[in-house]
Amino acid sequence: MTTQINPDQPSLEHNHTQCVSEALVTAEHLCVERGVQLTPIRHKVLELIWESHKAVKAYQLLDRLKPLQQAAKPATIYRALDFLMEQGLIHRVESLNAFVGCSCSGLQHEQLLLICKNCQEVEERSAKKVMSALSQEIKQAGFIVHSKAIEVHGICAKCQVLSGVQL
Amino acid sequence: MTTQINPDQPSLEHNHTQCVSEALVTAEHLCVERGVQLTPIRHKVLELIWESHKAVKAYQLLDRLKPLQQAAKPATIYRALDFLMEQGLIHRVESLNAFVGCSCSGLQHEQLLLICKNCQEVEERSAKKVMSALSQEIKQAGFIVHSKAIEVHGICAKCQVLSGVQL
DNA sequence: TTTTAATCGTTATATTATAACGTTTAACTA
DNA sequence: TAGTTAAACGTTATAATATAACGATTAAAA
Repeated sequence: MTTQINPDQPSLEHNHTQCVSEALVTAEHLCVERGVQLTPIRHKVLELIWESHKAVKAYQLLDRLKPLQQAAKPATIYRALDFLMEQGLIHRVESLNAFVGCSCSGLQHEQLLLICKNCQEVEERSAKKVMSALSQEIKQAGFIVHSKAIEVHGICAKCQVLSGVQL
Repeated sequence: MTTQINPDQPSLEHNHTQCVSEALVTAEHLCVERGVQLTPIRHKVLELIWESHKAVKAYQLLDRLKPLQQAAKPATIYRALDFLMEQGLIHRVESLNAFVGCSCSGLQHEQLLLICKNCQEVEERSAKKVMSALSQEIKQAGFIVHSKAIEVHGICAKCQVLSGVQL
Protein backbone atom coordinates (compact mmCIF):
# COMPACT_ATOMS: atom_id res chain seq x y z
CA MET A 1 0.00 0.00 0.00
CA THR A 2 1.26 3.43 -0.96
CA THR A 3 1.12 6.79 0.80
CA GLN A 4 -2.24 8.26 1.72
CA ILE A 5 -3.30 10.62 -1.04
CA ASN A 6 -7.04 10.92 -0.60
CA PRO A 7 -7.78 14.27 1.02
CA ASP A 8 -11.25 13.02 2.02
CA GLN A 9 -9.81 10.65 4.58
CA PRO A 10 -7.98 11.65 7.73
CA SER A 11 -4.27 11.17 7.13
CA LEU A 12 -2.58 7.95 8.16
CA GLU A 13 0.04 9.96 9.97
CA HIS A 14 -2.34 10.65 12.78
CA ASN A 15 -4.42 8.07 14.55
CA HIS A 16 -7.80 9.65 14.11
CA THR A 17 -9.69 7.10 16.17
CA GLN A 18 -7.53 7.99 19.14
CA CYS A 19 -7.72 11.67 18.32
CA VAL A 20 -11.52 11.55 18.43
CA SER A 21 -11.74 9.41 21.52
CA GLU A 22 -9.42 11.79 23.36
CA ALA A 23 -11.58 14.73 22.37
CA LEU A 24 -14.74 12.96 23.53
CA VAL A 25 -13.27 11.82 26.83
CA THR A 26 -11.99 15.33 27.50
CA ALA A 27 -15.41 16.74 26.70
CA GLU A 28 -17.12 14.26 29.00
CA HIS A 29 -14.77 15.09 31.86
CA LEU A 30 -15.09 18.83 31.39
CA CYS A 31 -18.87 18.64 31.40
CA VAL A 32 -18.91 16.62 34.60
CA GLU A 33 -16.45 19.04 36.24
CA ARG A 34 -18.61 21.95 35.22
CA GLY A 35 -21.88 20.35 36.18
CA VAL A 36 -23.33 20.70 32.70
CA GLN A 37 -25.01 17.97 30.68
CA LEU A 38 -23.37 16.44 27.67
CA THR A 39 -26.68 14.87 26.67
CA PRO A 40 -26.86 12.06 24.09
CA ILE A 41 -27.76 14.53 21.34
CA ARG A 42 -24.92 16.88 22.24
CA HIS A 43 -22.54 13.97 22.44
CA LYS A 44 -23.60 12.67 19.03
CA VAL A 45 -23.23 16.09 17.45
CA LEU A 46 -19.76 16.42 18.94
CA GLU A 47 -18.88 12.99 17.57
CA LEU A 48 -20.18 13.96 14.13
CA ILE A 49 -18.09 17.11 14.16
CA TRP A 50 -15.05 15.07 15.06
CA GLU A 51 -15.52 12.66 12.17
CA SER A 52 -12.92 14.78 10.44
CA HIS A 53 -10.83 17.89 10.93
CA LYS A 54 -12.84 19.62 8.23
CA ALA A 55 -15.08 22.57 8.92
CA VAL A 56 -18.62 21.22 8.78
CA LYS A 57 -21.90 23.06 8.19
CA ALA A 58 -24.90 22.94 10.51
CA TYR A 59 -27.16 21.37 7.89
CA GLN A 60 -24.55 18.75 7.00
CA LEU A 61 -24.56 17.80 10.66
CA LEU A 62 -28.34 17.73 10.60
CA ASP A 63 -28.34 15.31 7.65
CA ARG A 64 -25.90 13.07 9.47
CA LEU A 65 -27.78 13.26 12.75
CA LYS A 66 -31.20 12.41 11.30
CA PRO A 67 -30.55 8.68 10.83
CA LEU A 68 -29.54 8.48 14.50
CA GLN A 69 -32.15 10.88 15.83
CA GLN A 70 -35.44 10.78 13.93
CA ALA A 71 -36.73 14.00 15.41
CA ALA A 72 -33.71 16.09 14.51
CA LYS A 73 -34.60 19.56 13.20
CA PRO A 74 -32.50 22.69 12.67
CA ALA A 75 -33.12 23.76 16.24
CA THR A 76 -31.77 20.43 17.46
CA ILE A 77 -28.45 21.08 15.78
CA TYR A 78 -28.20 24.76 16.59
CA ARG A 79 -28.96 24.13 20.26
CA ALA A 80 -26.29 21.46 20.43
CA LEU A 81 -23.83 23.72 18.61
CA ASP A 82 -24.60 26.60 20.99
CA PHE A 83 -23.93 24.37 23.96
CA LEU A 84 -20.70 22.99 22.52
CA MET A 85 -19.47 26.49 21.72
CA GLU A 86 -20.34 27.80 25.19
CA GLN A 87 -18.33 24.96 26.65
CA GLY A 88 -15.43 25.66 24.30
CA LEU A 89 -15.62 22.18 22.79
CA ILE A 90 -15.93 23.41 19.22
CA HIS A 91 -14.99 26.49 17.22
CA ARG A 92 -17.27 28.37 14.93
CA VAL A 93 -15.43 29.21 11.71
CA GLU A 94 -16.93 32.63 11.08
CA SER A 95 -15.73 33.01 7.53
CA LEU A 96 -17.38 29.73 6.52
CA ASN A 97 -20.44 29.63 8.75
CA ALA A 98 -19.16 26.27 9.82
CA PHE A 99 -17.86 24.40 12.81
CA VAL A 100 -14.84 22.36 13.80
CA GLY A 101 -13.80 20.41 16.87
CA CYS A 102 -11.58 22.26 19.29
CA SER A 103 -8.40 20.40 20.08
CA CYS A 104 -7.55 22.67 23.00
CA SER A 105 -10.83 22.20 24.88
CA GLY A 106 -10.71 23.59 28.36
CA LEU A 107 -7.66 25.72 27.70
CA GLN A 108 -7.55 29.24 26.41
CA HIS A 109 -9.88 29.14 23.54
CA GLU A 110 -9.11 31.85 21.06
CA GLN A 111 -6.86 30.42 18.48
CA LEU A 112 -5.56 31.06 15.03
CA LEU A 113 -7.41 28.92 12.51
CA LEU A 114 -5.67 27.90 9.30
CA ILE A 115 -8.36 26.83 6.88
CA CYS A 116 -7.40 24.86 3.79
CA LYS A 117 -9.41 25.65 0.68
CA ASN A 118 -8.40 22.36 -0.85
CA CYS A 119 -9.17 19.81 1.87
CA GLN A 120 -11.32 22.02 4.15
CA GLU A 121 -9.31 20.91 7.15
CA VAL A 122 -8.78 23.45 9.88
CA GLU A 123 -5.56 23.63 11.81
CA GLU A 124 -5.73 25.32 15.15
CA ARG A 125 -2.65 27.11 16.46
CA SER A 126 -2.24 28.98 19.70
CA ALA A 127 0.10 31.46 17.98
CA LYS A 128 1.28 33.10 21.17
CA LYS A 129 3.30 35.85 19.51
CA VAL A 130 0.36 36.80 17.34
CA MET A 131 -1.95 36.85 20.32
CA SER A 132 0.33 38.99 22.43
CA ALA A 133 0.89 41.46 19.59
CA LEU A 134 -2.86 41.52 19.14
CA SER A 135 -3.50 42.19 22.82
CA GLN A 136 -1.06 45.08 22.69
CA GLU A 137 -2.69 46.53 19.61
CA ILE A 138 -6.14 46.26 21.17
CA LYS A 139 -4.94 47.88 24.36
CA GLN A 140 -3.45 50.74 22.36
CA ALA A 141 -6.80 51.23 20.71
CA GLY A 142 -8.47 51.42 24.12
CA PHE A 143 -10.77 48.59 23.12
CA ILE A 144 -12.30 46.04 25.54
CA VAL A 145 -12.27 42.55 24.01
CA HIS A 146 -15.15 40.13 24.27
CA SER A 147 -14.10 37.69 21.57
CA LYS A 148 -11.73 37.22 18.67
CA ALA A 149 -11.79 35.46 15.33
CA ILE A 150 -8.49 35.03 13.54
CA GLU A 151 -8.95 33.05 10.39
CA VAL A 152 -6.56 32.46 7.53
CA HIS A 153 -7.61 30.85 4.28
CA GLY A 154 -5.23 29.17 1.89
CA ILE A 155 -3.55 25.85 1.19
CA CYS A 156 -2.21 23.63 3.92
CA ALA A 157 1.20 22.01 3.79
CA LYS A 158 -0.25 18.55 3.09
CA CYS A 159 -2.21 19.72 0.05
CA GLN A 160 0.78 21.59 -1.34
CA VAL A 161 2.75 18.35 -1.36
CA LEU A 162 -0.06 16.34 -2.87
CA SER A 163 -0.54 18.67 -5.79
CA GLY A 164 2.91 20.06 -6.52
CA VAL A 165 2.50 23.54 -4.99
CA GLN A 166 0.94 25.36 -7.96
CA LEU A 167 -2.19 26.07 -5.92
CA MET B 1 -24.81 72.34 22.93
CA THR B 2 -23.23 69.54 24.91
CA THR B 3 -20.95 66.69 23.89
CA GLN B 4 -22.13 64.27 21.25
CA ILE B 5 -23.67 61.29 22.99
CA ASN B 6 -25.84 59.69 20.37
CA PRO B 7 -24.07 56.59 19.09
CA ASP B 8 -26.34 56.52 16.06
CA GLN B 9 -24.73 59.59 14.57
CA PRO B 10 -21.15 59.84 13.35
CA SER B 11 -19.14 61.63 16.01
CA LEU B 12 -18.65 65.36 15.79
CA GLU B 13 -14.93 64.87 16.26
CA HIS B 14 -14.58 63.68 12.73
CA ASN B 15 -15.95 65.44 9.72
CA HIS B 16 -17.92 62.62 8.23
CA THR B 17 -18.95 64.47 5.10
CA GLN B 18 -15.31 64.93 4.24
CA CYS B 19 -14.50 61.39 5.28
CA VAL B 20 -17.09 60.01 2.87
CA SER B 21 -16.20 62.29 0.02
CA GLU B 22 -12.56 61.29 0.35
CA ALA B 23 -13.50 57.63 0.23
CA LEU B 24 -15.64 58.16 -2.85
CA VAL B 25 -13.06 60.23 -4.71
CA THR B 26 -10.41 57.64 -3.93
CA ALA B 27 -12.70 54.89 -5.18
CA GLU B 28 -13.42 56.79 -8.39
CA HIS B 29 -9.73 57.35 -9.06
CA LEU B 30 -8.79 53.76 -8.34
CA CYS B 31 -11.45 52.44 -10.68
CA VAL B 32 -10.30 54.71 -13.49
CA GLU B 33 -6.67 53.70 -12.89
CA ARG B 34 -7.63 50.06 -12.99
CA GLY B 35 -9.91 50.36 -15.97
CA VAL B 36 -12.91 48.99 -14.09
CA GLN B 37 -16.37 50.52 -13.97
CA LEU B 38 -17.69 52.15 -10.85
CA THR B 39 -21.19 52.12 -12.30
CA PRO B 40 -24.00 54.25 -10.84
CA ILE B 41 -25.34 51.29 -8.86
CA ARG B 42 -21.92 50.39 -7.48
CA HIS B 43 -21.31 54.02 -6.61
CA LYS B 44 -24.62 54.31 -4.79
CA VAL B 45 -23.99 51.14 -2.83
CA LEU B 46 -20.56 52.41 -1.83
CA GLU B 47 -22.13 55.68 -0.73
CA LEU B 48 -24.75 53.82 1.30
CA ILE B 49 -22.06 51.77 3.01
CA TRP B 50 -20.20 54.95 3.86
CA GLU B 51 -23.23 56.57 5.49
CA SER B 52 -21.67 55.43 8.73
CA HIS B 53 -18.72 53.49 10.05
CA LYS B 54 -21.07 50.76 11.20
CA ALA B 55 -21.06 47.30 9.73
CA VAL B 56 -24.10 47.11 7.48
CA LYS B 57 -26.02 44.07 6.23
CA ALA B 58 -26.72 43.31 2.58
CA TYR B 59 -30.50 43.49 3.02
CA GLN B 60 -30.24 46.77 4.90
CA LEU B 61 -28.39 48.14 1.90
CA LEU B 62 -31.05 46.70 -0.36
CA ASP B 63 -33.79 48.50 1.59
CA ARG B 64 -31.88 51.76 1.30
CA LEU B 65 -31.09 51.28 -2.35
CA LYS B 66 -34.66 50.50 -3.43
CA PRO B 67 -35.96 54.08 -3.23
CA LEU B 68 -33.10 55.15 -5.50
CA GLN B 69 -33.15 52.13 -7.77
CA GLN B 70 -36.61 50.66 -8.30
CA ALA B 71 -35.35 47.41 -9.78
CA ALA B 72 -32.99 46.60 -6.93
CA LYS B 73 -33.07 42.93 -5.93
CA PRO B 74 -30.74 40.84 -3.75
CA ALA B 75 -28.55 40.10 -6.76
CA THR B 76 -28.18 43.83 -7.40
CA ILE B 77 -26.66 44.31 -3.97
CA TYR B 78 -24.55 41.18 -3.91
CA ARG B 79 -23.08 41.96 -7.31
CA ALA B 80 -22.17 45.46 -6.22
CA LEU B 81 -20.71 44.12 -2.98
CA ASP B 82 -18.67 41.53 -4.87
CA PHE B 83 -17.27 44.22 -7.11
CA LEU B 84 -16.46 46.56 -4.23
CA MET B 85 -14.73 43.75 -2.35
CA GLU B 86 -12.70 42.69 -5.39
CA GLN B 87 -11.53 46.27 -5.71
CA GLY B 88 -10.69 46.46 -2.02
CA LEU B 89 -13.11 49.33 -1.47
CA ILE B 90 -15.02 47.60 1.30
CA HIS B 91 -14.41 44.90 3.87
CA ARG B 92 -16.65 41.98 4.55
CA VAL B 93 -17.02 41.49 8.30
CA GLU B 94 -17.11 37.70 8.36
CA SER B 95 -18.29 37.34 11.91
CA LEU B 96 -21.33 39.54 11.25
CA ASN B 97 -22.13 38.72 7.63
CA ALA B 98 -21.89 42.45 7.09
CA PHE B 99 -19.90 45.07 5.26
CA VAL B 100 -18.00 48.24 6.04
CA GLY B 101 -16.18 50.85 4.00
CA CYS B 102 -12.44 50.37 3.73
CA SER B 103 -10.48 53.40 4.77
CA CYS B 104 -7.24 52.07 3.34
CA SER B 105 -8.52 51.47 -0.17
CA GLY B 106 -5.80 50.73 -2.63
CA LEU B 107 -3.27 49.90 0.02
CA GLN B 108 -2.60 46.54 1.61
CA HIS B 109 -6.01 45.35 2.42
CA GLU B 110 -5.95 42.84 5.21
CA GLN B 111 -6.50 44.68 8.39
CA LEU B 112 -7.45 44.14 11.96
CA LEU B 113 -11.10 45.01 12.49
CA LEU B 114 -12.24 46.18 15.91
CA ILE B 115 -15.99 45.76 16.01
CA CYS B 116 -17.97 47.51 18.73
CA LYS B 117 -20.96 45.58 20.06
CA ASN B 118 -22.46 48.76 21.40
CA CYS B 119 -22.34 51.15 18.45
CA GLN B 120 -21.57 48.60 15.67
CA GLU B 121 -18.79 50.82 14.39
CA VAL B 122 -15.76 49.09 12.92
CA GLU B 123 -12.29 50.46 13.41
CA GLU B 124 -9.71 49.31 10.94
CA ARG B 125 -6.09 49.06 12.04
CA SER B 126 -3.11 47.95 10.04
CA ALA B 127 -1.58 46.39 13.17
CA LYS B 128 1.83 45.79 11.61
CA LYS B 129 3.26 43.84 14.53
CA VAL B 130 0.27 41.54 14.57
CA MET B 131 0.53 41.02 10.84
CA SER B 132 4.22 40.23 10.89
CA ALA B 133 3.81 37.81 13.78
CA LEU B 134 0.98 36.24 11.86
CA SER B 135 3.05 35.89 8.69
CA GLN B 136 5.76 34.18 10.69
CA GLU B 137 3.32 31.80 12.30
CA ILE B 138 1.79 30.93 8.93
CA LYS B 139 5.19 30.37 7.40
CA GLN B 140 6.11 28.05 10.26
CA ALA B 141 2.96 26.08 9.57
CA GLY B 142 3.97 25.75 5.91
CA PHE B 143 0.67 27.29 4.90
CA ILE B 144 0.09 29.35 1.74
CA VAL B 145 -2.17 32.33 2.46
CA HIS B 146 -4.96 33.45 0.17
CA SER B 147 -6.82 35.69 2.58
CA LYS B 148 -7.11 36.64 6.23
CA ALA B 149 -9.88 37.74 8.55
CA ILE B 150 -8.84 39.17 11.90
CA GLU B 151 -11.86 40.36 13.80
CA VAL B 152 -12.17 41.43 17.41
CA HIS B 153 -15.51 42.04 19.09
CA GLY B 154 -15.97 44.17 22.16
CA ILE B 155 -16.52 47.74 23.27
CA CYS B 156 -14.78 50.66 21.62
CA ALA B 157 -13.13 53.48 23.56
CA LYS B 158 -15.90 55.93 22.72
CA CYS B 159 -18.66 53.70 24.07
CA GLN B 160 -16.71 52.97 27.25
CA VAL B 161 -16.61 56.68 28.00
CA LEU B 162 -20.27 57.20 27.18
CA SER B 163 -21.46 54.49 29.50
CA GLY B 164 -19.01 54.50 32.38
CA VAL B 165 -16.96 51.42 31.45
CA GLN B 166 -19.13 48.71 33.08
CA LEU B 167 -19.81 47.14 29.70
C1' DT C 1 -20.19 47.58 -37.36
C1' DT C 2 -20.30 43.21 -36.00
C1' DT C 3 -18.73 40.63 -32.19
C1' DT C 4 -17.73 39.99 -27.55
C1' DA C 5 -17.78 40.83 -22.84
C1' DA C 6 -19.66 43.13 -18.90
C1' DT C 7 -23.53 44.63 -16.47
C1' DC C 8 -28.05 44.43 -15.07
C1' DG C 9 -33.16 42.70 -14.61
C1' DT C 10 -35.79 39.08 -13.07
C1' DT C 11 -37.44 34.82 -11.11
C1' DA C 12 -36.64 31.23 -8.41
C1' DT C 13 -34.58 28.84 -4.85
C1' DA C 14 -30.79 27.34 -1.79
C1' DT C 15 -28.64 27.99 2.60
C1' DT C 16 -28.19 29.53 7.25
C1' DA C 17 -30.48 30.65 11.49
C1' DT C 18 -34.00 31.92 14.99
C1' DA C 19 -38.63 32.55 17.26
C1' DA C 20 -42.19 30.76 19.82
C1' DC C 21 -44.55 27.56 22.37
C1' DG C 22 -45.76 23.22 24.23
C1' DT C 23 -43.93 18.74 26.21
C1' DT C 24 -40.78 15.93 28.50
C1' DT C 25 -37.02 15.09 31.50
C1' DA C 26 -33.93 16.07 35.15
C1' DA C 27 -32.83 18.45 39.40
C1' DC C 28 -34.07 20.64 43.46
C1' DT C 29 -36.53 21.14 47.85
C1' DA C 30 -39.83 20.90 51.25
C1' DT D 1 -40.99 11.13 47.93
C1' DA D 2 -44.28 14.45 46.08
C1' DG D 3 -44.44 18.75 44.31
C1' DT D 4 -41.93 22.46 42.12
C1' DT D 5 -38.77 24.49 39.07
C1' DA D 6 -35.49 24.67 35.46
C1' DA D 7 -33.27 22.60 31.56
C1' DA D 8 -33.61 20.17 27.41
C1' DC D 9 -36.10 18.80 23.58
C1' DG D 10 -39.99 18.44 19.86
C1' DT D 11 -42.31 20.90 16.56
C1' DT D 12 -43.96 24.38 13.42
C1' DA D 13 -43.17 28.37 11.25
C1' DT D 14 -40.54 31.81 9.32
C1' DA D 15 -36.66 35.17 9.15
C1' DA D 16 -32.25 36.33 7.20
C1' DT D 17 -28.50 35.55 4.11
C1' DA D 18 -26.94 34.22 -0.42
C1' DT D 19 -26.69 32.15 -5.12
C1' DA D 20 -28.19 30.11 -9.68
C1' DA D 21 -29.74 30.70 -14.08
C1' DC D 22 -31.04 33.02 -18.01
C1' DG D 23 -32.42 36.67 -20.88
C1' DA D 24 -31.95 41.74 -22.04
C1' DT D 25 -29.19 45.65 -22.35
C1' DT D 26 -25.16 48.30 -22.55
C1' DA D 27 -20.32 49.14 -23.25
C1' DA D 28 -15.87 47.74 -25.27
C1' DA D 29 -13.10 45.65 -28.65
C1' DA D 30 -12.10 43.94 -33.12
